[in-house]
Amino acid sequence: MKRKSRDILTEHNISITNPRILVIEELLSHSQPITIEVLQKKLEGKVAVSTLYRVINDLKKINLLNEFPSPENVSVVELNLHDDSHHHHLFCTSCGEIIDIDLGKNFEDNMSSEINKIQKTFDFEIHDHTLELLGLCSSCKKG
Amino acid sequence: MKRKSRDILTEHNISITNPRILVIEELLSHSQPITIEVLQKKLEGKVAVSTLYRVINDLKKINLLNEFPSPENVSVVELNLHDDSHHHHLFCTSCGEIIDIDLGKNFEDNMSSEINKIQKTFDFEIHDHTLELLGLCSSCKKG
DNA sequence: TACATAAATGAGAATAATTCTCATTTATTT
DNA sequence: AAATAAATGAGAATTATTCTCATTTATGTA
Repeated sequence: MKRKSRDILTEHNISITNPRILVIEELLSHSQPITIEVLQKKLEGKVAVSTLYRVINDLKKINLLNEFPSPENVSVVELNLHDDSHHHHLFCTSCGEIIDIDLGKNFEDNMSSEINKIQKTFDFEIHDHTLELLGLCSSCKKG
Repeated sequence: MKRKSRDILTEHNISITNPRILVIEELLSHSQPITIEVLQKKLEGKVAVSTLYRVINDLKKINLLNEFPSPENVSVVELNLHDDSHHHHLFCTSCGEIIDIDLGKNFEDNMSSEINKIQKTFDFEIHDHTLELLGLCSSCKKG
């Protein structure tokens, strides 16, 4: 594992340091996005808070990490290991769980043409889109 | 105009105060969502900052106002005058302009069925979704 | 219309999230 | 292994937001 995170840093041409390795490993060990708050707790005593934020920004710069706001305006991060990582998010509004989802190709195509229309209507040049779904996860909808 | 904002408050059964009127009027005068920072500047000297935040929360509680994060994690607010106000947002990543958009009915239907699939796949109960488009507005894409 | 009560406000203190500073430590290059 | 450049840790600074509390304003009632 440590090997893998070193390799990732090397591939991206930034220096290999302990805090960076620890952050990447922590994110690798979660398969889903997590809030900065949670990440901070996991690394408590191992990485200084200021360093954590710096590392997050470093990894963002090389496009190895995505940061996005949750619907309640909390910062969430996730690794971006493959460059083709377009996807969307599913949020549980009760427990805060976040899940990466992919939408069917048909639907994404459909969305592209809808976006094209909007580009024209508003004379915008659209580069990206986000789609987030909010609801209750399987445990919360029972509880 | 002042009349209208008073009526809005009355309809929603909350007391009519100057700060609330001023906030509503400011938002009415913009037809588009604005950041809290901008709203604050507009009301500088007229409404205390603490009151502004309180009013925002009051108006959210009665569902007269929506607050949502911009892609850069900045709070944006807009009035929600009609209860049927499902819509999406178009952000200019250069100047920060935000535009409300509606998507075609066909597309929204399509999205609903896609969302249904996801509900089943992940055993979630999905209550809402947001779709935001990012790009350059007509002036920024030239400049 | 005036009074009593309840609610809202303003000012600034408190808190939380994030960035910045700078002396020290750690990587990288040679 | 030494010299240089980059990154770190600790805490100060900054920003956004909430909270506190004394004062003001709105509302319901006589």
